[in-house]
Amino acid sequence: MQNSDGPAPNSPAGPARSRGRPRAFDREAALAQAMRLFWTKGYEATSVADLTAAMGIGAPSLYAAFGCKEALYVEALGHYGQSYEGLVWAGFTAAPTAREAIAALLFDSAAALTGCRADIPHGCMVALAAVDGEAHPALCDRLRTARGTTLERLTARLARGVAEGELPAGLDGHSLARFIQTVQGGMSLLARDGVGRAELEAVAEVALQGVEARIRQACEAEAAPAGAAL
Amino acid sequence: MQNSDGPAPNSPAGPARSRGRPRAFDREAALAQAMRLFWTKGYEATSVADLTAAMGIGAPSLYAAFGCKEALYVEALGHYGQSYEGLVWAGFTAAPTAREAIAALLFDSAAALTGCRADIPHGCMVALAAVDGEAHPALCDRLRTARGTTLERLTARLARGVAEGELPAGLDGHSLARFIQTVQGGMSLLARDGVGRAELEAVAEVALQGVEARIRQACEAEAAPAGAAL
DNA sequence: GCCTTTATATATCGAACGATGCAGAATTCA
DNA sequence: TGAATTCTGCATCGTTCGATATATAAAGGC
Repeated sequence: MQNSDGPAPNSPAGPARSRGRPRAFDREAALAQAMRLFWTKGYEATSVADLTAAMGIGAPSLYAAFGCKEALYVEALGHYGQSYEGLVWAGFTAAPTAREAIAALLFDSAAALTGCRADIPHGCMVALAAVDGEAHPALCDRLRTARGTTLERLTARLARGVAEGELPAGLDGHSLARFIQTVQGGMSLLARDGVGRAELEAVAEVALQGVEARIRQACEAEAAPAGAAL
Repeated sequence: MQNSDGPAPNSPAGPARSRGRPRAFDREAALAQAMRLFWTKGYEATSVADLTAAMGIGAPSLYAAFGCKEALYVEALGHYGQSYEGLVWAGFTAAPTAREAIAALLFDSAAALTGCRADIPHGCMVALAAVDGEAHPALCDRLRTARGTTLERLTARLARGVAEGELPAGLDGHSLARFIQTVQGGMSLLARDGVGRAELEAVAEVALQGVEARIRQACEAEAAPAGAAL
């Protein structure tokens, strides 16, 4: 599981280190094109011919630069995260309270997933990625891991909210995090089918009411005298 | 584009109208196998070699019986609906109130999508289907339509609840239906990643609290004197 | 009339089709 | 010398053709 075994074919950093005599093609731009193709068509449905056409290079150049189709997909995933993760998570990270963080996440998702923040395909590349687990277990694992980070961030933020006294101690943060994750994932499915930002924001509002109701319920359970019910 | 040019290989109805000389293979069982393969691997990633191996027939038999891979997928979708739609929608249809219908839908989904009701792959075949829209627009349209029926049923049921006096007239049924659709879709994504029934049921509980809060909000807005705010 | 034989029709499969898949060797160019 | 390209290899894709096998419907023998 070492990460340093990549091909590292040319300049490790920098936009266009033109030491090589013939100017190399724009690796970053090509990667962006590949990402877009994988995003819209999926891994299996995207052929190397599609990729080379979109990237403007020949197949050997692709293999020299990225190794193989699977490695290119992994790099495209990384590019996706670096380029667009902020659209969805910046507000979440910056929010002072857990409530506001969750609200920011859902509303920013409604905007980003419908292409309102940038000229990008609709829906999350990671959530909607459907690669055959039998044929490409490595990709499948990586995607599952990527999807798991959403849950981790949510549970961590809710736990912090509890620690800071914003949320009641009895709150079931895990279930709440799963709920948010579910709603955000469902948003990707709807966005892929063309549902717009306004409708997704309405969905976010209902979801936030559910979150608030669950928090209030936990507050009341905490405030109530112990052993009142049963 | 005539539809009557199909081979119409055997009996149009009835189990085994043995006018045809050799006994044909079990069409229903073969279709079930194909459905399962398409379900787990997706359309593009499932090859006819995979299909013939799982169905236990040769490729020419497949083409004689189903026409082509795309038509087989459409038939598999129909088989999916006939076989498993009831697992998710029976309780919804039978419920006396809209609230109970929605609760039944979400809890039955939590069970069915995690394979607790039958030995089936996890997640909804329709929701998770990712076929390339460029290469197969017909399949894409059919899937979008299938996904749309969920929304229609939900909006219709909520409208009925309003008509019967169960729900307030000012309720935004469309947004609420979109919310339920979102949660159910998100459940499929989680189920595909291995999340179990109990966790999905916890998600359903939070979602239902959101629904209830939204209904209560509409009730209060209705009961309040007109023009109170603003 | 009962049984056998023939004829027919269809389902099946092995083999192969052209097209396309991913990948690489040899080559050209700066 | 290093990078990109043309050309090619080999496998697999979805699909179809020809031949085989089989079970009924009709024809023939007693």
